[in-house]
Amino acid sequence: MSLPNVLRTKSSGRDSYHHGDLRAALTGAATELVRKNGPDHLSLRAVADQVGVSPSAVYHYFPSKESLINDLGDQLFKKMAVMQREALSQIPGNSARSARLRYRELGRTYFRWANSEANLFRLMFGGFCKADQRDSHQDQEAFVMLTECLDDLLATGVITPAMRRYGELISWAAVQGASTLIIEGILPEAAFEELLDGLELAMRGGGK
Amino acid sequence: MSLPNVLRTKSSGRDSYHHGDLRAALTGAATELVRKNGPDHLSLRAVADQVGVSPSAVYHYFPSKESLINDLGDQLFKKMAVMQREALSQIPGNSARSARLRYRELGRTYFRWANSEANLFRLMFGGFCKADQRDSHQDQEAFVMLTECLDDLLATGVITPAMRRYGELISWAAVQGASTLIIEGILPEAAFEELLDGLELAMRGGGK
DNA sequence: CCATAATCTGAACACTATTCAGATACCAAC
DNA sequence: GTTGGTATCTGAATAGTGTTCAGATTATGG
Repeated sequence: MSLPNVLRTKSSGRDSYHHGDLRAALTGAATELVRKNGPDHLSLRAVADQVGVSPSAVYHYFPSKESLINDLGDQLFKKMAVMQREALSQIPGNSARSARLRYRELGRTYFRWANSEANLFRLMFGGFCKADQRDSHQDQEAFVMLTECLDDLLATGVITPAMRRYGELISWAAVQGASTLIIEGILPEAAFEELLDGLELAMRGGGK
Repeated sequence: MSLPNVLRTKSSGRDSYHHGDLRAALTGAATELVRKNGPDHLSLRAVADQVGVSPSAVYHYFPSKESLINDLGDQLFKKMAVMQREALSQIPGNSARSARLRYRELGRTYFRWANSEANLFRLMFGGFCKADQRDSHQDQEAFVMLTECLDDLLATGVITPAMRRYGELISWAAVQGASTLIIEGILPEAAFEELLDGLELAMRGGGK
């Protein structure tokens, strides 16, 4: 091209022929586009356009569109784990009360993410990025937070030992499923808090 | 075209220039292609090819690819309800035992469908077909079956009244979520039976 | 300062959804 | 039984897609 490419800075955009950090710019633009248009309807050319680069430049950093999407998935799982950790850090303490608040907040954070970024949530769990091609450390990190929370609930006598055994599985599955059913318009948004009530009751021993 | 189109029968394929039941043939072929290649990667042209018709013929029955996919979603929800009803019909009886078996079988049928037809499951719950554009009678039918099953569990004293209140929500959400997490490779397949154990224990009152 | 390696471009290929004017075949009326 | 009308399907065209690759451009180390 014969145009003078002296438009942007080197760190976040374009200084010259080379881009600085094209890989990060691409994933950033891709995330934004998925957010707006959904994981299907992601166009490599639109991503390249947004960044101000030719479509073929993408293939220097990702062997295919699919691998770019896989990378997005990785980042999103990481981001989700960060949000969970932040949420937990704001509810310290060893009491039964704080453990219960943490438990609910873990679920709420999960759902809030799903509900506010439905398209990103769909990217994560809609078969677009394969788990075996992902750094499974993220999944484990989220799992560990839930495990610690459940341990606290058991230690403070909130939940029964019998239910503790199924804590991670039931909690994760229920929150994941409710999130999906709500963002797809099958259940109303208010159903989530009700689910948390039910979950807590179940883990405590189910009442009479 | 100048080729002699005397190849197939009128009911299922092609008799002549006209097709007989093109709409059904299209949705059938589309379902098969989604099954194999996933809800993204569905190509209208491939669907038309499979049926032996030109791409533009599709637009006589569906205003867009999206509306075809919406129709697929409708059919799949219907099919799922049928499978649930069939599964239930094989476990009659008013005993606590039969009610418990029905409860588990409802969950298993849901998961078996998700696990054996992951791509169709993704089509249903991955944001491809909108719930408000769907005949919501299907959702309600599945919901009613679960409700009746839970009523039986309550009547036979298997579950507590307190948990009965959350029965549909927790069960549906947990089964839906576990199905997703398993078919996406995040949880192992064996986790589902464990989830059913946990769910049943939770609904019974959670043990000690 | 120059050669080499890293980076990006342009054009091409095969594919996609969608539109529309026109061809084709069925059906009903005469 | 021919004819007109109508539902149905085709062909071609448009605009957009992922992907490849030869070549242009720039940064970097000797």
